[in-house]
Amino acid sequence: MDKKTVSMNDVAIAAGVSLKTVSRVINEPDSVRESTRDRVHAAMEALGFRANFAARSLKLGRYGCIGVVLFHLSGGNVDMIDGIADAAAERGFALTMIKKRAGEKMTLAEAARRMSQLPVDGMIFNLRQMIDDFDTFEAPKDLKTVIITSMEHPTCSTVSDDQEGGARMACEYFLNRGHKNVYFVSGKKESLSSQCRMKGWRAALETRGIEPPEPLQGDWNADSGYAAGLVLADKPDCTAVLAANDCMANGVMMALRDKGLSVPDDVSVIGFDDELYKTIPNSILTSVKFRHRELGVRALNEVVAGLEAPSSRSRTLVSGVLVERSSVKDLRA
Amino acid sequence: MDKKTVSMNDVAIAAGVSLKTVSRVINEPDSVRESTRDRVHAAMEALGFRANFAARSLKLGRYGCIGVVLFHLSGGNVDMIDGIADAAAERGFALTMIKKRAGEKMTLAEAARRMSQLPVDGMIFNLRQMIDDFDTFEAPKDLKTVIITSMEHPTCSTVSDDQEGGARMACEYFLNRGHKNVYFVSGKKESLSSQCRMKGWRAALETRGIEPPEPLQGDWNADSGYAAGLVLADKPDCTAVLAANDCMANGVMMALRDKGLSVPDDVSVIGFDDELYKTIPNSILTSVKFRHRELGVRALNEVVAGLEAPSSRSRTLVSGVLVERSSVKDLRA
DNA sequence: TTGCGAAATGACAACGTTGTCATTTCGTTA
DNA sequence: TAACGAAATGACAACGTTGTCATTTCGCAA
Repeated sequence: MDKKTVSMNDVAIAAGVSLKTVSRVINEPDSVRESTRDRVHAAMEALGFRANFAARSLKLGRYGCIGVVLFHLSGGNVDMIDGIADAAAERGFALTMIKKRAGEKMTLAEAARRMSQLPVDGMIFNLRQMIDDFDTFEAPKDLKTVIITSMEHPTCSTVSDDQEGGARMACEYFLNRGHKNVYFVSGKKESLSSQCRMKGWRAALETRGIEPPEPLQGDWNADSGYAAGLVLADKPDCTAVLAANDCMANGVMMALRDKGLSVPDDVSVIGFDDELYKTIPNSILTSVKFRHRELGVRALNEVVAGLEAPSSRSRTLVSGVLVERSSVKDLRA
Repeated sequence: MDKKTVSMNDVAIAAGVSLKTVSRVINEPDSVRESTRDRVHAAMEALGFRANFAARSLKLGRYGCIGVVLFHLSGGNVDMIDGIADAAAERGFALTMIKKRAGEKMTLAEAARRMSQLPVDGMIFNLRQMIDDFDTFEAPKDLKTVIITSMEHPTCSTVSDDQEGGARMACEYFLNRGHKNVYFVSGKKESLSSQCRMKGWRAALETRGIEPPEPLQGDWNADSGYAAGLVLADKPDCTAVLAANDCMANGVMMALRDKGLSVPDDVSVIGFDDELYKTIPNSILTSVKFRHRELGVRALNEVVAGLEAPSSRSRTLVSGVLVERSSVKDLRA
């Protein structure tokens, strides 16, 4: 004949104290005499008391949860979520998550509306592709909102890895070693990452007065890199290739080899994401790696910092790192 | 001079109706006359009303959230979370997440304690390694708990992919094609997946009266597979190798080739997880693939199904799939 | 013992919503 | 027009906590 749940009142009665004393045992134990505290703890134990989250947050006016909206869940996102989750744990926050379903059309406004019905004090949007209402979106005024994306937003705080800078860094690495030009193999057209990486590549070349060659269109997978590699192998002026990710870079390298060319002696290659070593023993591929975890950490910290001032706005860029291996030849040597 | 939040009462006053009518507009719109409804909607719009989650759940006695505890976040887990998230969305649930931090020691009991302070109607534990209190753990009686793990649990529902069956399937695939024995390269020792895969491999051989050779210890990465491959290349009776994941399988294959052996002509190889094709163009590796997404979906459905009867218990096994490519030679041919 | 300030505890309201039940309004028929 | 049943609306309590403020108990000095 159990009541459904055990309340603080039940505990209070069992321990022979007042409701408020039970509350104090939980929230400010030092203000309760030890003997009383023990009695209350015993009663809680005996009855299997668990504090009611809803009542507590109703009274406190906050939840201790940060909302995370995933528009896309994969690859680097994992490390990012890992960063968010760890930073949240460290600061005593839990995460509330919703995800766009495959095929579903979800705008920022729609996501914000759903999220704001849930127990959250602030929210993080993880956006990897362009979305219709990006520029027009306005976050709820009382809910701090941070967007992880490559684009700048007019009203919300954003956190992004510096993809453009990473691509520029890779190009300069080539150019500083005597290469006269750099070819580019892109990822899927609609991907923001791919677009930014391409933009950085273009900018780096143009800064040096070099006319960027036509980029080769890939789709992130090794096969598309292989196809691009076959094309590049026939270009006599191609000494340096920047591929928008490691898988495609690997495809490029294998095609070059199949065409009798050596990496790095004939052609140098740089990839992105530094993940080839996980799959290929003794991988030689130099790669630009982004610190996705750091991205998540920064986003969470930004939300928490802004809880009291939801309308504040900031833009954070997290720089990439060039992981050097031996796939780039120094032509000056 | 704004009040912090807008309540239903504020809306009611603005619309010139009672509190309860506003509530009805939200929960049972058909029971409110259209003209009234419009007035209320207008007031909500004007004031920027958002329903208070805490008050609502306090009254309703449920949250509409399922808790997810991640002891480890990586690789296949992503697809699993994806499955959980999609299934949750479909059934109108949000997810509340907490994650074990790197280095932190978290028991099941501890995780359950933390989770049960959060807004959740039930919870899913994602456990990939053995944990101290696994056998002694008892879930809160009023909170449906499902554990995703390879082991059977005395009181909680579990969902698992059939790793043992997958390994058995791969071995039988070899044996049915005339191979007389199968060598095994394991993953990290403490990994449950690795242990189960090894168990299935052993069982399959023993069923056929074959003495399993000493397994080779790996660590999931390609380099350890390569090392194992070098050893195996010197064993004349080695015609078939089962590696506990694709990365190590790739390492094995590269070592065999470096030793002048051909795959599959001299040695056949099968891996696990079917992910090599993402990195290697024209990959030939046959691999056992688990449907991680399905795992997540099943876990969530199990929780939701058990919300009313938290102490019910079930065990779900999700079978793997053998993705055939050309890394296995049919010796009977 | 008495008195006193500090420490410990308690009574009660309030957070914003929904359920119960009473009341008002509406449309219809006699 | 009156009377009626159904539809629409409202008043009030309740969910389980925490904050405010009042009351009781304690330890110690006189």
